[in-house]
Amino acid sequence: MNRYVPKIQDVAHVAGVSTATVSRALNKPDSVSEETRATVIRAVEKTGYRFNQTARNLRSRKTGAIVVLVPHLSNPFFSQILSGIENVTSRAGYSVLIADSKHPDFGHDRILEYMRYNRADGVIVLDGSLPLEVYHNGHSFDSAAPFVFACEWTDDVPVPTIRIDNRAGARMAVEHLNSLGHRKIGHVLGPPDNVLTRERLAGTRDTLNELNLQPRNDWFIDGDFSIESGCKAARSWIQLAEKPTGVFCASDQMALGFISELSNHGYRVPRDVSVVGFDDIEIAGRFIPSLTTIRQPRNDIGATTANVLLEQIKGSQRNGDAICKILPVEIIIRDSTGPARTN
Amino acid sequence: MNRYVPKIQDVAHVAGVSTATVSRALNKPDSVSEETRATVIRAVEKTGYRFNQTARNLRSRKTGAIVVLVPHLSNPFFSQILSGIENVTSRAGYSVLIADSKHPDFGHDRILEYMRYNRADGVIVLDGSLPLEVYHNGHSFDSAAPFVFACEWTDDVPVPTIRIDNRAGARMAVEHLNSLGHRKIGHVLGPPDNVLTRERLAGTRDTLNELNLQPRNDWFIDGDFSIESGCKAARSWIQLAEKPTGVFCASDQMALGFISELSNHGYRVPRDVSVVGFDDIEIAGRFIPSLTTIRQPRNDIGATTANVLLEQIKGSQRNGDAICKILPVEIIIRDSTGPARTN
DNA sequence: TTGATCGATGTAATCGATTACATGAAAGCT
DNA sequence: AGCTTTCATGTAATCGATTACATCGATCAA
Repeated sequence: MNRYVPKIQDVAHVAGVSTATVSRALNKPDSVSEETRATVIRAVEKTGYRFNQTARNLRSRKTGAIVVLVPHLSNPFFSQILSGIENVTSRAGYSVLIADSKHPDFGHDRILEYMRYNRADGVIVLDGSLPLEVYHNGHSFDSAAPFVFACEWTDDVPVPTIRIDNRAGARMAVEHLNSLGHRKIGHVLGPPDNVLTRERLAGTRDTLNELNLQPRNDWFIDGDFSIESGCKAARSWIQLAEKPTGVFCASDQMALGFISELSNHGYRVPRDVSVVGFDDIEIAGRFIPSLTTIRQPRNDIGATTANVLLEQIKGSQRNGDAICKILPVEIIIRDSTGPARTN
Repeated sequence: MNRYVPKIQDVAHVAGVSTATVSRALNKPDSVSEETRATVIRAVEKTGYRFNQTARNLRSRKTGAIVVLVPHLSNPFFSQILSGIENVTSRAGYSVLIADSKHPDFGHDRILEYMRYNRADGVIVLDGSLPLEVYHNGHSFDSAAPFVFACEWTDDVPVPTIRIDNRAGARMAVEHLNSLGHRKIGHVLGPPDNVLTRERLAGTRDTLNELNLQPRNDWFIDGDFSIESGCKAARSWIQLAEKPTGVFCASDQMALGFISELSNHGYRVPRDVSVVGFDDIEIAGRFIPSLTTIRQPRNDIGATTANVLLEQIKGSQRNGDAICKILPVEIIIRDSTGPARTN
């Protein structure tokens, strides 16, 4: 039943050499004679040997894996980032462990487990709202495996961060609405404790100010990035006595929910209100109407993040120079925005 | 810089006991005296010790991880299944490794690597179209770590499979259209080499036959589950001299693409054609029009799969009784389907 | 009282690789 | 020729835990 799994000893025996030679033939081919190498390779094929990662990891003090801490695994937003990460790391021989940082069972001690040298050689954190204790906990930063932030981050945690320019994205959205003649501009926010929410809000506020458009408090509507919260925002919008004619939603999901719910109540986009999203998720271009939005290079974010982490792992020293790579966003203009009605 | 990581020896030293006792105190608390246990725990806290997974894995011949082989990681369809898997496995102390089986770099030898005892204690395969060699390769099935199929599967590979009843789903879709008075029913297929495509097609065909509706060849339109292929299918539909008035798309993504592209050409759903999807992805309920579709319990699929795999790992013997769990689907009727126009 | 049993703990083998160090043969140098 | 260097390979320590087996004192039964 449980077939015998050949080990390096068996290969050594078949090849008539020592285990050290087998190991060398496989890992540093140049260090053995061509003849021996051939013999070993033949022996490997004959026995069907494949090395035991665990043993190798133990000896070389590496795990060959990185972990990605994702908030809400079921959120499709992350799958493309994950894909970008996986591309790069698998090429480098690392495998990817994923964990849902927002999962109820996912205690902070479990996070810590990941952060130490135990389970992975490095960590990518996509969740900016982990409590600070995770990073301290009596131990200094550098005792942990190297880690980096992507998309989200936590202020005061000085590690490399790969993200987009959220303020610039918000600016583009608002300026676009303004350029279409909209003077009454609203904003649907993300979850309250989120850095992205803060940044996109700040970008929106700043731009409104620069354009001399009065930000009205009741035009800032709470949300949490989800479709459902976009629907709720639409109901709030409907209630407003004086309605903004352009609305910038901090995520595409909210924008789609917003439009959908408006449609259920007989409003039309962009006739009655122009809507801009953020992210450019795949369906955005195919929604009816197609969604004007701020595109995030998600695949690129994943790939860049993975590269930075691999760098950190390789030269696992200078963590001090906390790099911050800011990737460009662009506005994709589609059919959900149109000229303000002059009346 | 690289802080010293305490090992079990250090704990033993501080506690004044042997390493064996420390290990026992931590793993089988009942086997040591209460007093010793307390001492050890104190020593652990003092030293900040956490065990080294790799060492533990090596000795106990386990990896504490399972791998999930996903076709096209960036496809959001899988993220919810992944989430269901992660929930269950993390609770059981396993971590989840993901790999993209459709990734160009992902050679079949790499898959094999995962399938053996090297990297994981078990494997979940979400891709039914891996070549048979992956499962044989000169070695018999049982030499590999236990694995299970979920969603997709490969005939002739006798391992536990967790899936939905695709034929029943197709039947529901067709019967629903029929009950609305549609007699000309089309079908947009998934990728040609896919089991799901075959099953859903078979279900569609069978039901059409039972209802005495002639299946017309040009009403079966090729696709590949993607949004884009749905758009393409719409263009094909438009070309048809005699058009089906009801179309069942084998995935929601295709259904949305289909509707979107029709809309671009001035057709309206369900006025000009009723459309049914498959999957019930999150946005389906919020599309305009909202999408009638066959709901897959994706979270449940993930959770069930994980449980079955854990069972297999625990009693890693009888693989012969290849279980096949079929989870129920249901039709969610929304606004993309309506009565056939009588003219 | 004596031998058996049991519970708590220590000693050392073990998991399966990598790698520092040792060895011996061949090649190079004066 | 005699000495050093180099190259290929073998020997054995090592990574850090778990665990089979040994030990020893205490308890128990006859």
